[in-house]
Amino acid sequence: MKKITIGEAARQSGVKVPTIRYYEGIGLLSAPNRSEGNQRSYEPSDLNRLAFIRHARELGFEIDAIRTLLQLQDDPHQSCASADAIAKARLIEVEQRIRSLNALKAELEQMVEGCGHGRVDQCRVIEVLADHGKCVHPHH
Amino acid sequence: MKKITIGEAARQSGVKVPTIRYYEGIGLLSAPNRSEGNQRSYEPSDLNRLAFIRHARELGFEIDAIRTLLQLQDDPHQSCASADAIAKARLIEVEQRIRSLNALKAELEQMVEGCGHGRVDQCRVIEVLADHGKCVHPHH
DNA sequence: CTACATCCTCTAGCGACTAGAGGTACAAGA
DNA sequence: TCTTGTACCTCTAGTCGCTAGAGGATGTAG
Repeated sequence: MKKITIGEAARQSGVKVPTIRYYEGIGLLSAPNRSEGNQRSYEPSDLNRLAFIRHARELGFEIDAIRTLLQLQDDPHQSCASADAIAKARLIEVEQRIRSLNALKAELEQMVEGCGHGRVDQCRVIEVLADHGKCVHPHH
Repeated sequence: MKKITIGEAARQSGVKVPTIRYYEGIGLLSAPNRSEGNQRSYEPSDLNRLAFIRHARELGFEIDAIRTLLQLQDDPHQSCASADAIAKARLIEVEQRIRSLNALKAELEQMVEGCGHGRVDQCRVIEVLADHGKCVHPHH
């Protein structure tokens, strides 16, 4: 039963020290035991939880969604319908975001290509920004 | 020379009233003349500026980048190299974001497909979140 | 003249952290 | 044992780009 300091937990989980404290503050992570000198001392299970959180954050889940997912994980007999719904909602978000970013990409490419690298009054970048009508797809 | 109220400006530009005031506060938009009763009164040129800002925001440019782009627009004899650089940087950001979101999409699809819609202990969503190693592309 | 929409300023809040001040604890070396 | 240096503690405030709300003044239509 070796003690895991917050720094060690940060190193192993890839979550920064202040962020771990922040997660504790908002109740995403339960408060760990403290050493005699009032320092946080984590258990291996806390590391799993942190890894879970980090992974979910990387996948773009919001803190509130992660809160729900963690509760589900804690109670394995529950139906996984909500986990499924959360993941599906996130998937739809991501798909929309990709579509929208692809439209932006097309727009930006047009701008950059059209730029004659001369003076501002011939610059397509500025021109397109000033006049939305000059966009390839005016609906972004 | 009809007076354009902030509400009218908001309607015509698609930028919300408090946001217009916010842009004035941070110096992105110059402070307009005021009516006798201290209400903002905009000129048509302000509407162009607002449209420019809105368009740039839609394309995901940061406020600071827009500040620079607006300065360039005001001085058409300048080289457009910086406008070009800003747009290129934004394009690279967007491309990276699209790549990363595509990876996330693959991950989320795997999760959602693999979910047997049963109980949490068989749920692929929770399982993958808990174990990064189960990801399709572990490098996101 | 009276509603009522719109405007004004100001402060505080959002999400998800991040930075910094000012102080305490702990591990390693002299 | 002492010292040095790192890591830890709490707390507040800042980031970005707005958004919400309080509390009051102004403008317009009937």
